[in-house]
Amino acid sequence: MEELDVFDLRLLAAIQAKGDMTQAELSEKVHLSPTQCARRLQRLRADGYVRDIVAILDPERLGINIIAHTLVGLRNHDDETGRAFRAFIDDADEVVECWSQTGDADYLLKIMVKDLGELASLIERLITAVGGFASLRSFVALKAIKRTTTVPIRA
Amino acid sequence: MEELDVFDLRLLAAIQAKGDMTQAELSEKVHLSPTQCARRLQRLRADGYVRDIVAILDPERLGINIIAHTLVGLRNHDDETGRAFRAFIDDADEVVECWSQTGDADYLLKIMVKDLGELASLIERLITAVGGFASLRSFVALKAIKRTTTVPIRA
DNA sequence: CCGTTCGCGCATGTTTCTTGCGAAAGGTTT
DNA sequence: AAACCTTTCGCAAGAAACATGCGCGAACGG
Repeated sequence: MEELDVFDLRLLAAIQAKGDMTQAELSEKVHLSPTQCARRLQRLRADGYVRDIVAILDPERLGINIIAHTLVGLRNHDDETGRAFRAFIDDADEVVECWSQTGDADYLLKIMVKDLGELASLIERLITAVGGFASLRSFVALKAIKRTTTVPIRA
Repeated sequence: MEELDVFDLRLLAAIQAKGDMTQAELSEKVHLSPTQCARRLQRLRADGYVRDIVAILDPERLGINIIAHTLVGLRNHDDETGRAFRAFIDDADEVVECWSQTGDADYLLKIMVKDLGELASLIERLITAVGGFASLRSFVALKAIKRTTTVPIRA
């Protein structure tokens, strides 16, 4: 649990870019013996530097054509509303990230869906879930929904 | 390059959650022989379903205490300004995501830094980079910078 | 100056992965 | 319906990658 030296940082950078390299490959990248790469990586994991190793899937290939970032402001900030909102977020697979934020909005959502129809449907369900009526839209439960469709420039 | 069946979807879901399982472990999860798991995974990769496998590091552990989402609006939309902006983004390690978006802002940046000082420094550099003067702030080169510090609720 | 400790690389036993092969299942043609 | 072709499957053996014990050398402290 000490300080990280150059090799550790190189290792972390390497696996952050490509997490399925063999010890031999890592060895070349960080200029350390394969054995030592494995041992250090093992230690870095044990010390909690590596949260986990995951596969990044291709959204397009899976029919995900829209990635939207949506700002959500709740009208009421009571416990019930908050809980309903969190519950909805946890349940909705389309919401891949949820950030609580300071500023004019309360939350920033990252949403991945197939098409605009799915996106609209999700928003309707969100409004209903936090206690509003979809027909009255944001005026009841949500102070504001600022929806923007985004396109990745840099991952 | 055909349709994905249940096993394929299960495999993708599995490696998306944990990308370093052995064939035997995968085998249990998807109810398919280890060999077949490997073969199908190989095919899914060849067909481009898996973009890559990466390690997710612990931001806190590495001294990253602030994750900010920042909306950036450029004053001028000419080629030069756009190029300068892109170049800056590519160069800045603190900017981990950059989304082009439709709406009132042009870009949404996801920024990871150690502290508020680093964040301020980054913004200053950004303003300078796109042709403005830091002292005049956003009035010269940037139409608007809406900065918000965010806290993760759901990853 | 010597002893301890720590990190290093080598070598070996073990696990895991890859690939060739025959069997079974599903679809198509006659 | 039978014969055929194609695809997918699991097994097994060879190949590759991984984990671990060991001795060596450097750094540090007494």
